[in-house]
Amino acid sequence: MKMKVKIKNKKEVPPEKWSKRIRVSTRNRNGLERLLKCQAKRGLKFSKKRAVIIEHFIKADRHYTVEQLYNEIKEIVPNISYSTIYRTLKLLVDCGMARTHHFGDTDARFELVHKEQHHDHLVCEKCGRIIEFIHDGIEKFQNAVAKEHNFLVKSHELQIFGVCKRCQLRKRQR
Amino acid sequence: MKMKVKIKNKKEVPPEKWSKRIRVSTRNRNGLERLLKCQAKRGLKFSKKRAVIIEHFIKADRHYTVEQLYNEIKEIVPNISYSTIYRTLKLLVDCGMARTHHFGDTDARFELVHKEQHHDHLVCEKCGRIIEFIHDGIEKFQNAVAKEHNFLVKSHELQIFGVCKRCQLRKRQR
DNA sequence: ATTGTTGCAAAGAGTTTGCAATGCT
DNA sequence: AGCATTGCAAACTCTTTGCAACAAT
Repeated sequence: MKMKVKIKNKKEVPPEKWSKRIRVSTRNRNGLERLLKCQAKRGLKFSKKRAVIIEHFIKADRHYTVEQLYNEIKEIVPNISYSTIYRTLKLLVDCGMARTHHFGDTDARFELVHKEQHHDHLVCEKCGRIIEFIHDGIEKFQNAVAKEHNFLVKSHELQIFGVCKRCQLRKRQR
Repeated sequence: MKMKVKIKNKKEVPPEKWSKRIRVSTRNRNGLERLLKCQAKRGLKFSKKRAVIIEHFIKADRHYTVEQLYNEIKEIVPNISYSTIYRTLKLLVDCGMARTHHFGDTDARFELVHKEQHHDHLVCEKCGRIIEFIHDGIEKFQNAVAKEHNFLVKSHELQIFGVCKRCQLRKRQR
């Protein structure tokens, strides 16, 4: 009994009106300014809170859950709401500046898009730490498998769950 | 503001009392009977509805969402509830007879565990079809990456999202 | 002045659980 | 009889949204 039909907010600027240059690269750290400029092209206005969130998100460059980001932003801007965090992250995803991951059945995690290359994740089940890695061989095999099945690849996601080096050592010490 | 502390039901039989043989292989199709026997060792009683669900789940051998399974079982046992589906699937997972996947941010999907070998998935974003595949090369590379990072692997999950052969053809025909 | 943004509270979606009635053993 | 199972409704968690007040242009 689930209806996933979402009644869109009528205020939303239609995608075809969005700037093509909105997909900013943040390899150079002025991604924030660029994004803020891009906002105008979507009919957005400047917002101090949004700027703080985005700046923090870019600087930290971690795999944030909404809760984590909320807690950190709260230290900077006391009365921030979850809604604003959610809305800002959604904006970043829409703009191609952030990407969502669902590791296992946990909350969504948001990561900054700042590398051309696709990368995968080692997820520590003890401490929650996330380690990125890139492996061309795996990528190639994935594409080979897809080809075998005549499958048109849009994206892929690989997670390795387990215990990170640090947590293994910590365990032994006890 | 999330508290993931779960107040356990006191009725639950403690894990150390569970049968060691509960992890049944369903490669041979009598997995159902075996499971039903195993239930007794966990202090469970026979239940017609549960049996129907499990039997159906085993026979169909698909990647079920709870909703899908609910709808199909409803045809067999009219007044079944979501709770029962959820509880039965949880039981199967606890017994090692089923496994959960979260493809993207969609509902959980439950699949029967009936192969020794780990397999990965091609997920069609058009029709929702799921194609399993096994690739030793990828497995080996994954283990190599983990070793490099001194990471102790517990499990891993790889999904390739895209459009399946059938949906590609269908699109062209229109 | 117009239109976007925010916080709040409420609503959704998926899942779990307490409870009284019912079913197994 | 004693305890597990079920359906139902309510609770829970994560996320989205309607709305009135506020801020940017």
